[in-house]
Amino acid sequence: MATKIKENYLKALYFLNRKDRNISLTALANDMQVRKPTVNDMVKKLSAEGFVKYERYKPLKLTEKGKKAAALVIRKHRLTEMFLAQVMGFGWEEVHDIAEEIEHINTTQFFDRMDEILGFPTIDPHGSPIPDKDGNTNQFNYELLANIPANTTVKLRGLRDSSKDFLVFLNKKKLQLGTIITLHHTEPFDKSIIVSYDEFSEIQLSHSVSSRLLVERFRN
Amino acid sequence: MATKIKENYLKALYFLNRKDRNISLTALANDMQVRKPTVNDMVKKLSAEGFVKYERYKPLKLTEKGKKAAALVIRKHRLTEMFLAQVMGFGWEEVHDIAEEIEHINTTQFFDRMDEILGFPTIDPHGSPIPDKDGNTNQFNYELLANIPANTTVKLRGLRDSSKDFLVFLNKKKLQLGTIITLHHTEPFDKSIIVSYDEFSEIQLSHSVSSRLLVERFRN
DNA sequence: ATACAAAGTTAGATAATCCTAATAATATTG
DNA sequence: CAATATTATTAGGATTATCTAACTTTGTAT
Repeated sequence: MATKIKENYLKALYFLNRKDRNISLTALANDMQVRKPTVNDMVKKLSAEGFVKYERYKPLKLTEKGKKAAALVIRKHRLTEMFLAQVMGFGWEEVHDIAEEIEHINTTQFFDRMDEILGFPTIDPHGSPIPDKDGNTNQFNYELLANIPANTTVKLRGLRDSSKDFLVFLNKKKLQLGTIITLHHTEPFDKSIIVSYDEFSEIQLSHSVSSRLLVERFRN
Repeated sequence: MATKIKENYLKALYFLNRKDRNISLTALANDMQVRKPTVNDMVKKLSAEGFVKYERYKPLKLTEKGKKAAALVIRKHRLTEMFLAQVMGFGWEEVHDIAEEIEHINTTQFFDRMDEILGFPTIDPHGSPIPDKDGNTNQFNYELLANIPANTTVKLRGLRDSSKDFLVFLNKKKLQLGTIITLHHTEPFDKSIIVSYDEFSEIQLSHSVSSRLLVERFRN
C-alpha cells in the first residue's frame, strides 16, 4: 500500500492522465504544489514501484497498476463524500475537504460498510462516478450544458468543477443534480444562456457556468 | 496541531499517567513499540512544545496542555468508536482499530456532526467516558466485579480491557454493557466467581475476567 | 559501599518528503 | 538553425521519525 502522499500523487496523475496521456513533470508539480525536483524524485520511486512509466526527459505515463491504485483511492474518496452527504447530512460543498482526509484510511471494512449502507451507489454527491472495487469506472457521456442547442430540455447530471465556490454558487441558484433545465436561447456574443428550471423562469447563466454543468438530454 | 505520531505519543502518555504520574521513558518506549533513543528524541520535542515536562534522567510528566491535547484525541477516538458501533453497525470488538486511524483526522465539523448524530454520548461502546470538547473527562467510580461481595446484584458498566480477544470472549458469553449480573459466590482458592445473568445460571468466571469488568452496585 | 543492573543519553545512520541553486536537455521561434 | 525559453535533472541540504552501538547516570542488592 502506498503512503498517503503517494496516494495523492497517484490521484493527481490520474486526473492529469484524462486530459493527456502524456503527463509533464511540471504539470504534476503544479498540481501537487511542490517543486519539480520533488516530483522528479517521487516519480522515480513510483516508477520503481510500477505505478508510473518514467524515462528521463520523456513524459510520464500511468501504468495499469497506477491507474487502478489511483481509482481505488478515488473510490474511497467518493464513497466517503456520498456517506458524508447522505448519512451525515453534510452539504455537497462541504464533503470534499473531509473526504480528502478520510480517503487515506486503509481499512477495507470501513469503506465496504459505507458502500453497503449507501446501497452501493455509482455516483458521488457531485455526479462523478464511483469506481468499483476493481478500479473500473463507469464513464457517462453527458454533454456540457454550454453545447446544448436552444429549446432543449435536459437534466443536470454532473459537474465539471466541484470547487467549493462553484458549489456555493449552485446552492444560491438552487441548482442541484436532477434539476430539469430548459434552455431557451444562447447569446452568441458572450455565449451566455437563458434557462428555466423549477420555479425559476428565464434565468441567465454565463458561459463559465454552463461549461461546468454536465447534462443529459431526454431521449426522443 | 501535533502530527499523527505525536498524537499517539500523547495518548500513550495519557494512559501511563493514570497509573503513575511519573512516567518512565522505557514504559513509553514499550507502549509505542519503539526504541528508547527514539522516545528520548520525541520527548524533547514534546517538551519544547509544552506537552511534556522533561528533565534529563528524571521521570516524564504530562503538562496540563499535554493532558488536554491527549484527551481531545481520545475524544475523537471514542466518538468514532461510538459512531462506528451505533450508526454503522460494527461490533464493539471491531471499532477500535478503525477508530485508531480516524482519530487523527483534523476536521472539527466531522466529529461535531458525529457527536450530534449520536446525541452527545458520554461513553463509548466499551463504557469508557468520552472527554468533552475542553478535554474534561467524567470519571465514573465503578467497582471491579472481582471486588464485589457474594450475593450482590450489579450492572455491567465498563471494561478494564478493550482488547479484541477479550471482547470476543464477552460476545461468546453474551455479556454486554447493561447486563445485570448476580454474584453468588467467590471461590477463595482461585478467586473465580459464580454468577447468573440473563438466561445463564451459575456460570463460572475466572478472576482474570472478573477483574476486567467494571460494575455498578444497585443503591439500596 | 561497591558492583552490577536498569534506565537514560549521545552519536551517527537511514528513509521519506520536501527545499534551493545550478546544470543539462528539449522545444520554440525569429 | 542558432538563440532563447521551457522543462527536466543533479547535487546538496533540511526535517521528521526511526534505528544501532556505545556510553553515562541512577538505583539496587549483597
